[in-house]
Amino acid sequence: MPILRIAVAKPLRTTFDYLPPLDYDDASVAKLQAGARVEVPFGKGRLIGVLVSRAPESEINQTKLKRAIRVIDPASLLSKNLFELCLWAAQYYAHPVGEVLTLAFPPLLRKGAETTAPPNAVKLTPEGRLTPQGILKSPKQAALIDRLQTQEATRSTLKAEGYSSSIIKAVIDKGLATPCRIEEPEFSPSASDTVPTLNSEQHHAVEQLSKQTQFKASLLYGITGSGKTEVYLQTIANTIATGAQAMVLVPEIALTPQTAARFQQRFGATVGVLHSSLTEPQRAREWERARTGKLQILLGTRSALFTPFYRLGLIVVDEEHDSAYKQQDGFRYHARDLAIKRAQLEQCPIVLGSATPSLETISNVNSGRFERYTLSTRARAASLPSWQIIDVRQQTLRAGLSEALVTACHQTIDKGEQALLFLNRRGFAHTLLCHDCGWVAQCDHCDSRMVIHKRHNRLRCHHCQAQKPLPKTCPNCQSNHWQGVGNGTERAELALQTMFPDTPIYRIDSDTVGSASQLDDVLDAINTHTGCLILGTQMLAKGHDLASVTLVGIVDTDALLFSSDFRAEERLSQLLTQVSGRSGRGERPGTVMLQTHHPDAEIFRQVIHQDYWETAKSLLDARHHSGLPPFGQIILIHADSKDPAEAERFLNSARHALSSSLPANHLLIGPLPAPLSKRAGKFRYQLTWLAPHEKNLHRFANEIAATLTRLPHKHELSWAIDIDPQDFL
DNA sequence: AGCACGCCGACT
DNA sequence: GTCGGCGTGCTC
Repeated sequence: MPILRIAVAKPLRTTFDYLPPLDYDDASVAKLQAGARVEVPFGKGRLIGVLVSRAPESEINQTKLKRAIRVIDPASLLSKNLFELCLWAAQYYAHPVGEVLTLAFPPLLRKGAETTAPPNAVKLTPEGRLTPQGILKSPKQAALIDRLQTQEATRSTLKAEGYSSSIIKAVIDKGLATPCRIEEPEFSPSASDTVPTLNSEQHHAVEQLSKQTQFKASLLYGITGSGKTEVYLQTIANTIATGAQAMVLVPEIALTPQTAARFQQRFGATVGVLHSSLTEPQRAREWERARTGKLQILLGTRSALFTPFYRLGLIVVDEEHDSAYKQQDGFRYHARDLAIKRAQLEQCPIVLGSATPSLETISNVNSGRFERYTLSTRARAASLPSWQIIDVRQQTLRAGLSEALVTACHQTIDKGEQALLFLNRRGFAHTLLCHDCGWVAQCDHCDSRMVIHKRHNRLRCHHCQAQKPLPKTCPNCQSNHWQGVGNGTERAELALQTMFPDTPIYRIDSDTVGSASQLDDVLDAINTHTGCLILGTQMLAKGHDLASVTLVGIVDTDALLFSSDFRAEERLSQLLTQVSGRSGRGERPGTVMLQTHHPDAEIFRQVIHQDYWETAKSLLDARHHSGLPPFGQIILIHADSKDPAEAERFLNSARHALSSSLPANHLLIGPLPAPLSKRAGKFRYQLTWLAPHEKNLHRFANEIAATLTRLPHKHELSWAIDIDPQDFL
């Protein structure tokens, strides 16, 4: 008896066998495709699962087998390649396959919705078209037939014109008209003719990339402002000219309406955009357009990777080094890495773009796996910014700003130019300290201090939702001599307002800018000004175009010098390179001023005096010596629990259970408390498995998952496996 | 993950 | 005598 092997969206690392629905005979079962959605009874409820495979017989006791309720899609809505990608990803990340497969469907379809949108309009049938005027007894029906002679119309239009649903129904029942679908009017194509001319490097890249028809991974290494986007656009133009589609992935923050508009201006209505603020029907619609080939380009963030395409011909991953590509919870996949796998399966080229490529990518270039195309000239500015290190030791600082930096800001504004100050810390001050007894405001739920937010007169924890009013007196000694230690963007803004009373100051952080479109608005406002100050966090480091910035001040990145994370130096050099790239994008050259207590730090010297590639090479050497990625691979096993002893105990028994299968050249470290050992009320521990780079790491990962599944633990403890973790948090 | 079953402590 | 704690096992 043939059975269906179904994956369901539950954290269960197994598939479930079902008998086919009653109306399916062997022949129709044989036609079912893997990837089809099937509704099945599960436990006491019913679920939408995905058909993974068919089998002639089940190993499960016949009496336990249940019958599937219905097959929703006889033919899979996922391409074979996408289905394969999901299975591969589930293996690689040792994640339940049902949870991975549901990602390939928009939320509406996960609940069982049909793909074909319901009819919303009526049109005449051939009979209706030939019905002579006046032959109908009902004048209203006759009028409707007459109305539809010129053009089909949606039901809502017809109702607005005075045709009731009963009239419409009567005409349909007589076979004179039939329901149909009219798509809402699409974004009107305004494809612009002004395609910029390329410089020779850009031209070379476009030419070479456009030649590729098979799988081939390339890095587009272009310094900030060197015109990477234009290379993408023209390569995409060549791809879609052959009738194929292109997928463009961008980091979360980079997908602003501005970015989307740039693609839409060039390519018009054939561009689809997937972002977090779409409604479920909108999401389903873009998905369907990509799947059926109605759109040529899909622009989206991480999760857009799992969209089916009719004929995918090119993948672009912009800002490939960005850690936003790694999902940090649940299914912890890396969209860049999976994009490469997808390109392999689709047999299409993939372009990774960055001014500061990840060490993984650089290593792939060095080994010859990736081709490198370099854009070394800036489109507009004459030169790269010049660097200046400000040694702030023993200097008097005002809200963290040195005299020299403030003076430089004044000079910049006086020239009618813009200054950008980068401070990677939100709020007013990072610590509330009692001057009399030394008491410090700690978060009750996390192993961290609460940050002062003066505007709301509150203390907030940046690691959980906790917040409370600023205390009037010290809970320890009742003194009211408070001190706010450390500088955040809020305090810097206040200080700047008194120092620059007549200058517009824009603060850009997640407290002042809540959404991508708000960010767009602020950036637009900034670009109307000459002579203003821009102050912000990480948000500013991304590729937004700020044409008139000539001074960049890096207020404080010293904390990254001492981070215990193995990627800290890579991050720091990327950050410094990206932030400094905000300067001098117009015609005027820029200056970067870096404040630090450690002016002699080697990493600063490298970033300033070498180009990024050289810096990355020496960082790679260090990774090589320590056997860390990309020369080794990490599997991180997390456990968190309200009871720290339970988390540690669980990982200790995991260690015992795993040590017998640990190969000699692999290393098991821990369990150790996670860097932020208490977070949101849970104590977090981790066990680290370090392996030399090898192709079959997923074997161990799945073995670990199987072992952990079998280990008994309290209900309050949860564990997770993170393959290729981005950091140790 | 949910949910049911099941076996021991403090209550009407 | 029962309500309910959460440990264990199952979901085809």
